[in-house]
Amino acid sequence: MNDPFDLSDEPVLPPAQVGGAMPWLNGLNPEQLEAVQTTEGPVLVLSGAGTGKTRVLTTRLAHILLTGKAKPWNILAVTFTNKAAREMRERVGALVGGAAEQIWLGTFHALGVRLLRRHAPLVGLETNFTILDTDDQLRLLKQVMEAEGIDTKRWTPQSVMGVIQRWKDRGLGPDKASGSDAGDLAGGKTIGLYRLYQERLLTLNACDFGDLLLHCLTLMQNPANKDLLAELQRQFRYIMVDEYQDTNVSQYLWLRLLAQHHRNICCVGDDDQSVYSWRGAEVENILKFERDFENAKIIRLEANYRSTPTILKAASGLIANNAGRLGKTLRPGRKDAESGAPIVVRGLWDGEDEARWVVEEIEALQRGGSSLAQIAILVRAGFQTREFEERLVTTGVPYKVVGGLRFYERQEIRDALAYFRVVAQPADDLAFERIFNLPKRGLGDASLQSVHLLARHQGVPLFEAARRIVLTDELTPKARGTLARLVEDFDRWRGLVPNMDHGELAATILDECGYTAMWQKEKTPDAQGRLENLKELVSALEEFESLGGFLEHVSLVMENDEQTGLDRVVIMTLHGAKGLEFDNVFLPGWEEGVFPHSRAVAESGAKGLEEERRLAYVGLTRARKRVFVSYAANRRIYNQWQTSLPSRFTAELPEATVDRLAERGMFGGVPDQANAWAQDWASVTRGAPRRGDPAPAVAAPSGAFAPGTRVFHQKFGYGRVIAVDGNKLDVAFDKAGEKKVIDSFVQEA
DNA sequence: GATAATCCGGTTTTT
DNA sequence: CCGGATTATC
Repeated sequence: MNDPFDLSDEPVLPPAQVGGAMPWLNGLNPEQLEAVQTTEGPVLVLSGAGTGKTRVLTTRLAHILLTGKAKPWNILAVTFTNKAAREMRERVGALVGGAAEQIWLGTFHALGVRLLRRHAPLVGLETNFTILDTDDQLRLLKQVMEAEGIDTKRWTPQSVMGVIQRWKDRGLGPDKASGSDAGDLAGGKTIGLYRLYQERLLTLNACDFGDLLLHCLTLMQNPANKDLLAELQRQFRYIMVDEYQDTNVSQYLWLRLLAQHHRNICCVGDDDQSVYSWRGAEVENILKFERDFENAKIIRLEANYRSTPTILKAASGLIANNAGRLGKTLRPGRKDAESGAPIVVRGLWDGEDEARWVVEEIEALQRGGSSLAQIAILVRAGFQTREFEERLVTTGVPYKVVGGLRFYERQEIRDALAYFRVVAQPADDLAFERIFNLPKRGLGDASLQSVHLLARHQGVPLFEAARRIVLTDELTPKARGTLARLVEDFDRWRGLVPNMDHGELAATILDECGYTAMWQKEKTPDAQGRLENLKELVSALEEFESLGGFLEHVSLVMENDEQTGLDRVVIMTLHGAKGLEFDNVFLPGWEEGVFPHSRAVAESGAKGLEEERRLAYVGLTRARKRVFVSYAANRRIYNQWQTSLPSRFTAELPEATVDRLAERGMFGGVPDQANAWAQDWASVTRGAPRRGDPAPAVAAPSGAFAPGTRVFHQKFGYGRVIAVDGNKLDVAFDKAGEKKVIDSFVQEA
């Protein structure tokens, strides 16, 4: 391959050649121009970091519209994050105006929901289905596992959910999934759990995130819906996909189906920036693209307009250590580019020293005129942020940590949302369960169990079961009264929906249910903040048309509204930094075990290591001007001092691009430490399998009790049926007296 | 049914 | 070491 830094032979198309008639094409380089103008047929754009991929995508979209090739609603443009979608719509809007509003542009999930809402009945859902978050998913799966008598300690719901999600990522429903993927997880019952979990979701009229794609896929694959599929295929004349290297198989199949008719699909991606394989993304989709779409045109964007030649050379040198790349070399886009400062690679004594050094350098940059917002500290894992935060606080340098707990993931927000969900969707059992005894109202496990039992027997949602159970004596008088009041409350709130402004309604609900009061009573220092968050929630809600619309927004767009424009150092994970750029980038913690993370290597071997290397590549290519890599010889992890070795990645940076500054002899005679540490991290808890207890037997089926029948009840003992009213029985118990009970709670004696 | 004691685990994360 | 989640105890 040619020397990527030889710039002499690069012809640059004079802007005048394309300007004039199509001004939106101004300023594109030849390869970008080709990607924009090749609108017909399959196109794969291999776009290196900083090569103007967003520009290409938005210009291409505008080009299709402005040349009249298609109407906005004939274009499907898919991104991975809401942020990317928003940005793209804005930028296209700047070129084409209001037409941008009508493009089918959004994340895979948002577009999936849009299709699914229209055709929900075709997959067994109702139009107003709920979208569950991770928390609800796990609780639901746990319930299913417990009902199946599976020991949820031996096999955690998380691990089972992991396998289920991987199936979903690959577009496999319970019928197509292969049991061997799960090994002996859950005693080999994982597929069965998957099926039951899916059934439960349908009865709850709910979906998880994976389902948003999976349901769309099965819907389109079902021969019964071939007319609908044909209609969609005809509608989407042009399809564009961003971050293609991050697609999973399900998303790939989805795209392939939709693109089948017009075959005008353009995927933009970079195999060197694929860092989400652990989430089901498959770089192989890039290879599949070439196979499935014959004569696909492949365009490489290699001119980087972001980083200095030195940084590019360092990043290229590093990533060259990966095997099986598609082959793509970044070269500086500007001929006049100064080579730039070398990458500083600094060894420090320990983590504290490292933080001190990083902040000193930050202050030096600041003195040199750099704005803090143009400085980023990019870490491998969340826990690494702490030391930098502490140091920044003591030195008084403003910073913000991006990522971490998001607004809608906060406990108080989720609690409040659960109330709204039960109001909007009485069948939302998971939400109902969450608020059943919250704030504490004296309804414990026993009461909940009774409601559950009844719900299961009568095949109704928990809320309906609660409504019915308070007509009986199943619960203690106290619980019965409390629950009856709760049911009344919800009925009243639902009655208010048509007449009351929903923001006001939300405030009313939180007030009347005692949730606000609960936090007001709380003396902990964060209670005040939680109350403020609740207020913020209510005002956010007012921006929406309806409660339902808001709930959908919340489940799909779980993001922080970050105030931009503040001059602060940014701390975030390397994953979070993908797609962003800064003048100065600090890459701390380059030690074996931390980065590459030992677990990535332990679990995925050479592949895992390569993904870690791509992550390093992502980190380096975020920087426009300067990169500071650092590592510490000693680090305290879980309060134990560990000695570590510099990351192998430091050695993979070409000598010509680095300035190595380590204290001499710092890494002397401890060759095996990193290894020992790695093994420590990798050790997997494994215990002797224990057979789970079989599921508790369910009482006799209902409907068989004539008056006079002798029956037995778990709580009230023996008695005789006096009267029957549907499912409800009046029973004269020998000891407990006359009670109203539900037939499914008693057995014939 | 609510609080104290103990045990376990502890990358990356969007939707 | 810290936080959460389940378990033990009142």
